[in-house]
Amino acid sequence: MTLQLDPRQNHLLAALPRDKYERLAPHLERVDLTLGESLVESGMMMRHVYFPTDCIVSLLCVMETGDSTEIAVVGAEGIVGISLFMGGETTPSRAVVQSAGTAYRLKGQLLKDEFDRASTLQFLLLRYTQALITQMAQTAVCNRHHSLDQQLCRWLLLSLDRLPTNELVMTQELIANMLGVRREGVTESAGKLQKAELISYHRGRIRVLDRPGLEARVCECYPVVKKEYDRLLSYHRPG
Amino acid sequence: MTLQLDPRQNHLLAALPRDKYERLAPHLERVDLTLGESLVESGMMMRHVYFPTDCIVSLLCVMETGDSTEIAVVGAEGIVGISLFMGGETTPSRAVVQSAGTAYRLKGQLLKDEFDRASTLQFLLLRYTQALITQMAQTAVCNRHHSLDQQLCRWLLLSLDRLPTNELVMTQELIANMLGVRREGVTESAGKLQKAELISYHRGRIRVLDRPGLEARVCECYPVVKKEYDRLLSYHRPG
DNA sequence: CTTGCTGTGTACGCTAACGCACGGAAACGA
DNA sequence: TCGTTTCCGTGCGTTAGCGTACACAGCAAG
Repeated sequence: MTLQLDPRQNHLLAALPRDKYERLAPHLERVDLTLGESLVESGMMMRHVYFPTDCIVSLLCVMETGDSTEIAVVGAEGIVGISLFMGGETTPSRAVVQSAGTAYRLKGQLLKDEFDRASTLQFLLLRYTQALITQMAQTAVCNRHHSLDQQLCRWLLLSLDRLPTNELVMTQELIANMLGVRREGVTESAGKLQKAELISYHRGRIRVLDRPGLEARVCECYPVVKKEYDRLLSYHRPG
Repeated sequence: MTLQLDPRQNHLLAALPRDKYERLAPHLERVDLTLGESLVESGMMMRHVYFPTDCIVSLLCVMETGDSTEIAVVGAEGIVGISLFMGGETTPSRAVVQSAGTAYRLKGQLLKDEFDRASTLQFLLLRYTQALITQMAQTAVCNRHHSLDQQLCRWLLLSLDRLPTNELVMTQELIANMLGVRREGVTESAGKLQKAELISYHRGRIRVLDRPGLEARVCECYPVVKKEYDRLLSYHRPG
């Protein structure tokens, strides 16, 4: 595992031309992220942006009551901390590690400098941000119109797409927090999937047994987001 | 009314330095938009971006079933067509005129050229886009956690903020489409507000009688979005 | 082996919102 | 003036998801 680690497992970094990448590379700092760790707090100034390589980060809106909702999820295809280059510096949302792993971080100012050169990096980051916007919009739609069963499928598939394995370390309680629903609701929906032999569940470990089965149950929100990510982030990897 | 019309009623255009504005001004084309008109269709390439001056445009996600949900609303503070400068060219959502009025449009390529100069315009548009992202995220949260009553208040206030008057031309049917709920649900919630003498409602015309009353009933989603817009879009108007 | 904690299953009443159906009233057009 | 359409109000059975409560099984620490 350790041997394989390379910042360019992150797709954005991988898509940079060699010279631009090498300008940034010395400043990339490896960080090992643990489940539940918070990378960004609501309204707090960030010092770094994070490029995940094999972890997943959830963007959450937390409300006054403490209830929360995941509005998007970021993996190796993306970056955490878009407000740094978008110009707002802060956001009213949190970023929490949903699946432990590694990321590379970069000082905000360095990223911003590179971004402001109207470089390849700017091009990549803006397209990525547009994909992220689509994910958020579709989350809003899904929250409004689709059943918990469908939302759970969507969530599993989105997570799965960002993991190297088909096993996912996550309690029902945490999933409930992400989806902004009751834990018992997740138990019930997950139970259905288990009975259908699409997943197998055991004390905080989910194994996905039948991915096509999940795709058959999921609402349109998942394919809409997936297609948009594919479309917007399918640049060639340069030499 | 006609006399007052000036592209610089749009806040983004107004915030441009004089020389940059005058470079764009000859290419700004006035368009009068009618209720229900569609500016952008899902997946369709756009030729123009639109700067509203006194109209409101809704960004909608439409699903296979025909059900829709508003994910954000744009008025004189913003621009319609962010995917043109974000780089994706298209989006999977629609943009529909929610309140008739005027906008100024600009050929996409001209905007993109100006944007790519890393100009003031780029700065403004990116900050605006971040604000828009917040609005979408909060819409997702609101859809998940808050009652229709609260959501209606939020919607009314967001619309009100983008109108010069306290009167709003909009049937309950249309509001229901925006919020992604049943028409009857809107009837009921609006009825409550009417009984409380916060609004008065009559065949597609809503007058807001007691704005503080609405603000007292609305969920936190409204102030969160409002504050973020104020924070991100409070640049000085140049000489 | 016991104790305690964490994660999961289940049950029950409750409520907001849904789908559907209908009625009436205001505007509109001929 | 009369019919038609648009818009709003209301009622009713249904349902998904909520809040609460509790039972139980794995797992870890003592």
